[in-house]
Amino acid sequence: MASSASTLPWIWVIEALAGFKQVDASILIDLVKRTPEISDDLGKNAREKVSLRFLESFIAQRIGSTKGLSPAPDSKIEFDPSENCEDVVRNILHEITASNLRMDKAETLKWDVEAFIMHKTASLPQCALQQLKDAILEGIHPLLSSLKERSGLSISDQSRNRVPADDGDLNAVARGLDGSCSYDRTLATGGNLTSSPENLVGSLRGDLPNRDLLPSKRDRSDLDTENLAARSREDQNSMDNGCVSHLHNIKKLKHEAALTNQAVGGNKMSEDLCTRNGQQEGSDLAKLSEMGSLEEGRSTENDHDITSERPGLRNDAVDAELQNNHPESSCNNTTVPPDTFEDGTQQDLPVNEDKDDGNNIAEMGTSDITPPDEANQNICGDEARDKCGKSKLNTSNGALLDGSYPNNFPDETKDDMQQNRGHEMSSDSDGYQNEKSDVALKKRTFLSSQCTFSEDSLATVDCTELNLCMKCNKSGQLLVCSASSCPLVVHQSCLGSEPNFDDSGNFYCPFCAYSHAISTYLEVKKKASLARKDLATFIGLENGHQGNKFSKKILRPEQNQLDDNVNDNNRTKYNGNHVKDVSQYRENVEDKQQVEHSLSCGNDNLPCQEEGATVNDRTLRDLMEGNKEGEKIGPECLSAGTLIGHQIEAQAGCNLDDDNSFSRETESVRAIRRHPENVIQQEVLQPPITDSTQQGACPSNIDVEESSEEENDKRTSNYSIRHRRREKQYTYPAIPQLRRRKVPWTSVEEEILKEGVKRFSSVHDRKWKRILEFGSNVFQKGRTTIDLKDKWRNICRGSPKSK
DNA sequence: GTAGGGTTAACT
DNA sequence: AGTTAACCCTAC
Repeated sequence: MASSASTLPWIWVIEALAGFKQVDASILIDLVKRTPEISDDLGKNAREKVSLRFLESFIAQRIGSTKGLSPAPDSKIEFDPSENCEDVVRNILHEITASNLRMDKAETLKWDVEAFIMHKTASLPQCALQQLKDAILEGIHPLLSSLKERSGLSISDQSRNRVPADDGDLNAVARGLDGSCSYDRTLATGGNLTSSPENLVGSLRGDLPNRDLLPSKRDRSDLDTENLAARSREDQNSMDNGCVSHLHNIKKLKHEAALTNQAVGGNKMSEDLCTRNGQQEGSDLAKLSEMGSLEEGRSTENDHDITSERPGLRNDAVDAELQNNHPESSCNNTTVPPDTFEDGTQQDLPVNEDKDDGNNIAEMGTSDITPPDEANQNICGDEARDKCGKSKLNTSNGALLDGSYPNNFPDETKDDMQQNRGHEMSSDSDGYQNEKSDVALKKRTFLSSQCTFSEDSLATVDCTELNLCMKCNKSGQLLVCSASSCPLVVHQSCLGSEPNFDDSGNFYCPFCAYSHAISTYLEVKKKASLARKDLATFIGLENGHQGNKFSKKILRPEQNQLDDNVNDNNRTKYNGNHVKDVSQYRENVEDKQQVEHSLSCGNDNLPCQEEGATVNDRTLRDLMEGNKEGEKIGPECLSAGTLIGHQIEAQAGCNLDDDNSFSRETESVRAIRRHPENVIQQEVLQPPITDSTQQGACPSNIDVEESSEEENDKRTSNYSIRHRRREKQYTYPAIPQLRRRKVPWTSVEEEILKEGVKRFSSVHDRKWKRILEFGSNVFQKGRTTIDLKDKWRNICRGSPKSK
């Protein structure tokens, strides 16, 4: 249903557009090709209409090119009126291609296509949009009443015949065109249907009611769609359609531009322009039309048309470009109509001027069933390829297609893919989110370009059915994509890489393989994301648990220390108020930290403070000890990122057991000690002490560290806040350490210590330092002179005699 | 750099 | 809860 819903509008539009002769058959075919879903029953009517248009083009072309020729009346081949237009088209193409494009146009006269067209024109059901519109206008269905007003159809009666000239009313344009370049008129004159820039633009410029057609503004009420509908009812083949008219507005602009171009630089200029712009003039349909003289003159619809309709554009260079152009471009169907007017005036037919085959426009017009090689060149567009695909199917030599279109779109697709590849490399994986749809699109484009018969539904011959490689269009041993609904078949050699087989040995085409890979990738990515989340949750819980534990310990000693300090001698320096202030400060800090901890340590996984208690303690101590500055809590906050970054660095140093990192850490902390302001700033950023150690305050920042370097040099003491070696090696995130990990003294260390003490007993200056150096190869990393001293003290306590 | 008191975590 | 080794802090 969803698919139908999305496809239906396209079908409707195509169906409706098919009713208007301004819309070139090639455009319709393009549209059909771009709406692969149209191939189901829903799009049957649309396909029929497009096919009918195609037949009309074919007839028109034939009339133009076979003037004067008359087949034997009794040799006329009639088509079964009950046959689908689609099938007729297929048959015709089959015949043409089976004859290897050598079929003379006169031969085509044997087909009584006109009768068939007439029959079909009369019998084909009204397009869905028209039916809808009629239903709205009739107002029978209550549900449609609301649409009546919204669609502007309520005023249809008054404006049915109105031709607003003020705002580029679409119908006005259509009406203007109606009388100037209609299919019927072309038929009547016996000319072909190709709308040359001249005649079309002439129509647009001169014959059209006004120049106000250019939509300077657009009044919805003037859409006048009812007018279109009315006309549409009157003549399904007339050109009254808002959409078409609108298209013609565009056409007009472009044609004028083209004309201007032409006037200034002539064909040559156009050609140059075309070549320069890499325009894929003479696109697929154009080539198709040349193949069978089927191309109804088509109004330019796009930029490509402007150049495509220039004579002399068809040359090898352009063709070469054509080969490499983007499918989208090619699909624009820059019609390269084998235009000849009845007077033989060369109009738009892009002919390879360089060719010496003598094919002039007239020849193209009359017998433009071109020689195989030329046809090969020319039939390179989408439709052409489609036809070629079919023709190839029917022609054993395959000369028609080989070397031309098979490489056309694949290259483009390939280029596209390469571009995307680059894009993917430069973008992060999220780029894959849209990649799948891109792949699907590319695949569609590829299939469309390679096996367009099945896509455009003009013929349902499928490469799969034909056992032709979709890459090279040749038969042979083919790999068939195992993905459901993937019709891709290809030679292994055409893959350009190793084929993708799944575990079961099923082959998957590059599109499906890539698509699947993306799916897998995204799936795994999602899993990883979830796992990471779980880990974060787990760690958060763990840290939270420990944090509580830590927090008690952090707070208690601090309080103790604070009390101690309050009871300290220094206290005499300060009055009670001061002490009280400090207490308040601590509370304030804690409160503030409660609020700000998330700010300061946004990443809960990162230890923001090791030594949190110490730092706090020191901070408080600094405060108590008279650092009045400390009372001024600086508003500036250290960058959390900096702090965290430093913390990581410190942690890394710890893991590496790097003394340098220890000392750096030491320096930092020391610096904080010596710079109360910084400490305060730090404090502000510190997470609440009572919260969790995982949110411990970051002990340092780079600035502080740098500013204290000199001082650190002086203070060589290694009393330091080092990272303890842990029994367990925690990985990320690290659990903040408040103290060094205890490093038990080994007996060897003790021995070397004793030895050192003995040896340097007489030395008073730097004794412990010398001992440390003496036993440096034995003492564990991280041992400091203080440690040695303490240890010796312990030894002495334990066994005073040994001292 | 050292001394010495204090603190802490592990252990009993 | 007590003990203890290691660590911390401060004064000098």
